[in-house]
Amino acid sequence: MAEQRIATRADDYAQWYQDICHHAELAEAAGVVRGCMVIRPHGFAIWEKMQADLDRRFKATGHKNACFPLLIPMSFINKEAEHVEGFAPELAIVTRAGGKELEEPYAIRPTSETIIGHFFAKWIDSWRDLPLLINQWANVMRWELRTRLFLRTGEFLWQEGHTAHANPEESKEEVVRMLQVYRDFCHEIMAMPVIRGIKTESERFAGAVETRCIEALMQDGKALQAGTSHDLGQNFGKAFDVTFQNQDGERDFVWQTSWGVSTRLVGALVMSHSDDDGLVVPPRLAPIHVAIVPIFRKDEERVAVVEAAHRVAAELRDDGLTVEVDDRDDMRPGAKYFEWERKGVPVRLEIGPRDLQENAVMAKMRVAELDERGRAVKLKLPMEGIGIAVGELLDTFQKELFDRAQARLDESTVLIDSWDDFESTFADGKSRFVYAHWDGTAETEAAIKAETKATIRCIPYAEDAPEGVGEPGTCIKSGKPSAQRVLFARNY
RNA sequence: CGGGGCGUGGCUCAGCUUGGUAGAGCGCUGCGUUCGGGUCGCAGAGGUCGGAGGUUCGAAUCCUCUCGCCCCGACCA
Repeated sequence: MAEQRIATRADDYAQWYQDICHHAELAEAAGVVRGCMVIRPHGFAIWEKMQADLDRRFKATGHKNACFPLLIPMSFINKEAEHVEGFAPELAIVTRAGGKELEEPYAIRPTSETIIGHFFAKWIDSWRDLPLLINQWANVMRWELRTRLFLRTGEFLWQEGHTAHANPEESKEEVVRMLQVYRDFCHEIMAMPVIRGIKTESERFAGAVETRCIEALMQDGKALQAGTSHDLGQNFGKAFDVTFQNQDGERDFVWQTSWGVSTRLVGALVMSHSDDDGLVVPPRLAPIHVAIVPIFRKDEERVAVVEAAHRVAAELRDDGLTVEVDDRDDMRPGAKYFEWERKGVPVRLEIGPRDLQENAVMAKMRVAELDERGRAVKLKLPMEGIGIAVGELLDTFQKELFDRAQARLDESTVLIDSWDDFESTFADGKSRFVYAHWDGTAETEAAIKAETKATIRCIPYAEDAPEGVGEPGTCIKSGKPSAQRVLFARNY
């Protein structure tokens, strides 16, 4: 294991991000496959926890999992005009198989609207077949020109929900509902506050009539789109002839939705909570909740201390926690501390001879206050009731991480009314969450992007944005009337 | 895809300008010593320098091509 330093966020944010991925053993560039990554066990464990919770939420909202082919006939992709245009440049295409040229090439799925549309057409006949609520956990491939671990990789893991409905009201409800599911997941599980909103036309998903999204603030002030929920209207229904007979006996095309989150969320997690000491993971996603480090000097101490450590571990495991007893004897405690902190374990317990005497253990939270001498504060917990105490620490920590992220979001959020202020906010690669007026035109949006690199992340939900954002005004760039402020930021 | 940087033991890098077939630190193995915030000592294993081609008596060092990684940009749910 390398023992190099982690770059600081202040010195080199991009390097820091890479260092976290490396030191916490989340992932590494595959190298042998361009733009693709290997998700290592510790990173994958976080993704599995995300999956488990999201899957539960999808099922609770009536969705069923299914799995469609990885390869999609090119003709399918070509059926929806905007969809082709949006995805054609980043397709990887299979032209040979079984030792000969294929009659029709297959695209490796960049997303599955088309092939799922094909099967929806087979499965749906009557209004009684609707709504059809399907989710797929899968890998997809998009040949991106510039990749970054988790944030944008050639291949990534995700879930894609695909639903079909009998009328536009129901599909709209679905779009809103699933965005809410994502929002709740981000808040409750990832401890990451997000802003819900609607994408402008130019940021919309290729083939959708409306795209909703959740946008999260990263520690460098940039925005990360953490999830999307698309109202596809009848676009794919028409392209794939997905029709049904309604209650009046008339044939109509279904109204569809699609929605997804990906392994990008792991990147969002890193950039929401981690610090210059390494990864920080909220307890609800932590692959390891507690690391116990036994402290000893002599052999007889060692026996007693390690035995106590395992006893505590057993009690915590009974409470459903994942616990590591770090009884490696070729490593000093300090080195172990650094290792577990790099990997983002929320709580570390230290048990030494002194603690045994006092029938207590020392606890150190992954993010801790410093005392007057600049050392991390440790808590003394009685051995009696240790399970309850640690459970409370984890609950508190989960909440503190959210509060910390929310405070960071609040601090980084500004309302701006002058173009000069707007430009300087985004000067020199800087970014914040800026609410400003916009005249609603794609031209102005493009002009602002060209001059400042800031894009409209979304037209926010009123309840997620600061007060006054919903009021009319004049466009910061053109001076024309604006219905409300929109969220600007640089983005990943 | 444009501009820039880089690719040398597991990791991070030095060596390259001024060609002479490889070095350091960390990690790893063994023994001992240590162990409440990155122990110390001794002994040892491990690379042919991303790949291909060329120049040369001789290439990690020079040239060409190529693959990959990182940064900026363009592009992109």
